[in-house]
Amino acid sequence: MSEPKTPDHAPLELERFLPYRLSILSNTISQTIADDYQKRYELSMTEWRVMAVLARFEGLSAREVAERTAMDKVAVSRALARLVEAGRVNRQTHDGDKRRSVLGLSEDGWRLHDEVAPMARAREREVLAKLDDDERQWLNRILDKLLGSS
Amino acid sequence: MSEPKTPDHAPLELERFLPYRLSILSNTISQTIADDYQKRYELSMTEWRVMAVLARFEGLSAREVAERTAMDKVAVSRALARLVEAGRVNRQTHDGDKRRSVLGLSEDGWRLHDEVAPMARAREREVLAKLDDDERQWLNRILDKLLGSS
DNA sequence: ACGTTATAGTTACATATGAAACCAATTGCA
DNA sequence: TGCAATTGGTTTCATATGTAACTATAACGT
Repeated sequence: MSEPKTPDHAPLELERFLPYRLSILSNTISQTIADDYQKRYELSMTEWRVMAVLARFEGLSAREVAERTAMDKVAVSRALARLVEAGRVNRQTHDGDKRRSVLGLSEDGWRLHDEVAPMARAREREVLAKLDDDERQWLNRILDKLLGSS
Repeated sequence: MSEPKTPDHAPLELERFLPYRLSILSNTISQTIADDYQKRYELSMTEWRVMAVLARFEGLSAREVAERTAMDKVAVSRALARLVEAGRVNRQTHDGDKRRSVLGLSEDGWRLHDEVAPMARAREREVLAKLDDDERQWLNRILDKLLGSS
């Protein structure tokens, strides 16, 4: 019979809100990994990501690195500047196209990669160890779906 | 019989690396939601998160907001400064403790909340629509586990 | 060939973020 | 009490990030 004086505002429950939960989880995990190498090697997360794709694909251009890392080209440009300066990445100019750079890890870059990659993998295993086999499979399947046509 | 000249560097495959996949997914989703309100209402993601918890819990202090949003206190302090300045949040001083603030949404804040919250929920639904019932249940269960004892 | 348009990458600027120093009020305890 | 340690919150500084403007080269259409 009575109108409520205060309307129902239906506030979001952040702790059950998927985007929020994903954000917390993702940040926690990425930060844990980054803590392993940031101060120790003076290597930022963006730099590490660039190194990781160059470890997999030699000779990429900066634009291709940007595509593969899902970073924007400015971020890649800056990360590369530091990596080249630090002698971790070699940069040459593409033969038939002077705009394009041809990138690859240097000896030092490979050494660093071979130290950091196992740490990153170990952290991933720590996370996955919280799940059982079923859950791990579902998680993969779910991520495939959600990442598919974002 | 022959030693390989180049050792096996076992590069990370980013596209199968859980932390990386989570990061991409989380950023994509959060950014899609933020795009709905950032320019339209001149509201940053951090400000929105603060508003969201204040919608659920009236009278929190800044520290409590920081806990609930998983943001650090500097970020909260700055978001609050802007929100108070914009008249979206009321800030009083706690009765028995002059250090502590007592926060809550203003009328304007509630109005804004009631516009943004449904948009955020709609985006969440869009994401979840890519999954079937089973997958949604597993996802919740998995997130509960992973977020449990991070 | 030549002007327009597109592409690779960098630079500049404005804003966001995090760590540490800082101030004020409160608590603990000798 | 009174003084050291703690806590809530802000400010400062150094760094990171995104957008837009810019430079240089290459591709395209006539």
